[in-house]
Amino acid sequence: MDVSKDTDPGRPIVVLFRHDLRLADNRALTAACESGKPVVAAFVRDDQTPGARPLGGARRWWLHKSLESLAVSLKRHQVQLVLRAGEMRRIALSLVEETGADAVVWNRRYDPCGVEADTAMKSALAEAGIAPRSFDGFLLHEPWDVKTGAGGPFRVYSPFWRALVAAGEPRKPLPAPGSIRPHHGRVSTESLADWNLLPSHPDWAGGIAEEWTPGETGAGERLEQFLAGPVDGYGEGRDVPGIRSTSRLSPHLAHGEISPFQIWAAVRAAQDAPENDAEKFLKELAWREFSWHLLFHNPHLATQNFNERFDGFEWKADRKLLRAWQKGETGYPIVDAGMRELWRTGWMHNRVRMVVASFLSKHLLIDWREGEKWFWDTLVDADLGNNPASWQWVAGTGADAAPYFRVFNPVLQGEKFDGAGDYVRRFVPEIAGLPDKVLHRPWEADGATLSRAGVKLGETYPVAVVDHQQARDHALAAYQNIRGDA
DNA sequence: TGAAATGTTGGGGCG
DNA sequence: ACGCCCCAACATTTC
Repeated sequence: MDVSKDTDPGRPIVVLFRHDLRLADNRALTAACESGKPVVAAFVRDDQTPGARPLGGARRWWLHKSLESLAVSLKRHQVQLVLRAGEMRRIALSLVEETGADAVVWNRRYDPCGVEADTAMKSALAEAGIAPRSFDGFLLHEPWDVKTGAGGPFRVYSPFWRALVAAGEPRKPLPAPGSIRPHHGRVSTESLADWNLLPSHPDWAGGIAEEWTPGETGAGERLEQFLAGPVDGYGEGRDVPGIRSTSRLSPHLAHGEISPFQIWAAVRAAQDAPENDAEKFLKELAWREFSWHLLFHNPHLATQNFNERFDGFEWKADRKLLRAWQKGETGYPIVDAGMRELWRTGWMHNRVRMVVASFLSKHLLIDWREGEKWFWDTLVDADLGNNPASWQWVAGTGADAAPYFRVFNPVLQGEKFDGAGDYVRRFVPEIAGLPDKVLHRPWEADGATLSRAGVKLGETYPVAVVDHQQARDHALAAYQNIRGDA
């Protein structure tokens, strides 16, 4: 832990920020403060280096806002946030040279590309005689520490969860440092504006800005709001997209504005009984953990079927249907509501994510990678662990995946979880006038009902792009071929 | 973290 | 009173 060993207390220490845009429970930052050395704080962006995956549009918007927020927090300590883009190793060496630092610290990353870049950075720094040191903070458990009895990584969630429980409670989160000793002397920084993270022509982020407050403070407020209400009844409430019954912490977690340790501890502190709704929420946090461990052990999770049996599967390459799905014009109200919520707010309720993902991969038989790419670009919470793992889970190609025959019926899902129609009416206003009875199946409404609601199928709202029964039969037939009994 | 088809049961209407 | 049928409600199986 002690980074001041073998270093000169007068020389600065560089703290690299990446997916940890916070001051509290930031072990790298705290270690830097405890060293007593002057701190150089730098956000380094390497998502545009070869091999990495560039951030999607929605996350670029969020990153811009979050960096502004982090810069303000650091400024209260008279610390400048230096911005740099490029290769991690090169930037670290350069910062060392520019500032005279003799130590560099960071919190670990777990995506294959990040791991590789950070490993290269570590040896380059060591070679240059600089003390490198990395910390946990993004995951509750290091992926190499959680193993099955046979010593391999888990491929099934339930035993994974049991292993987490058996491993004991995660460490307590750290408070934000009381003070940070600033490095004096200006360090050159790139300009946030020049990074062009915000959309223009057109500015589509208006709806997103209305919904979210990026930054550490916003993250903490979300957590408090969740614990003050929705966590009670979460077990059932989480499935109802029309009410604010989920935590909505995902984008904050993705950017590291809050750590899973902070969330875990706060939920535990608010938990008044074992095995209750709070526990259900912690299990969702464990799904995030599971997905990231999967990615760590399967570097190609985002591009290749986890289950290789699907490698020969003939997905349909239908641009028109894909486009209808993306725009929320499939003619199935719950699907369209979800896709429009995504487009408007940069986020989608989890229950609806499952429905729209099932619709793309099973009703439309379109490759899950198309859906994953679309989510990557439009979700403010898209990350390399959860997004591919969850898509593969729904498509049936993934670890502990939904069985091939599980095809969500968009009508029944809509009626079951949005029976009062709040969600569909909010995001698909052109059919808001339909009565509950036919809201999720407009094609069954009679002429009088349709005209009273001002709906003309095929004109004001699409005719369903596929017939459910037929699509289901096709999906079952196609998936049958790769059924795993050999 | 399904849905649909098929099977079973039991109450009530009715001859 | 009794058997028969219908059918909703629930359970099981199959996709």
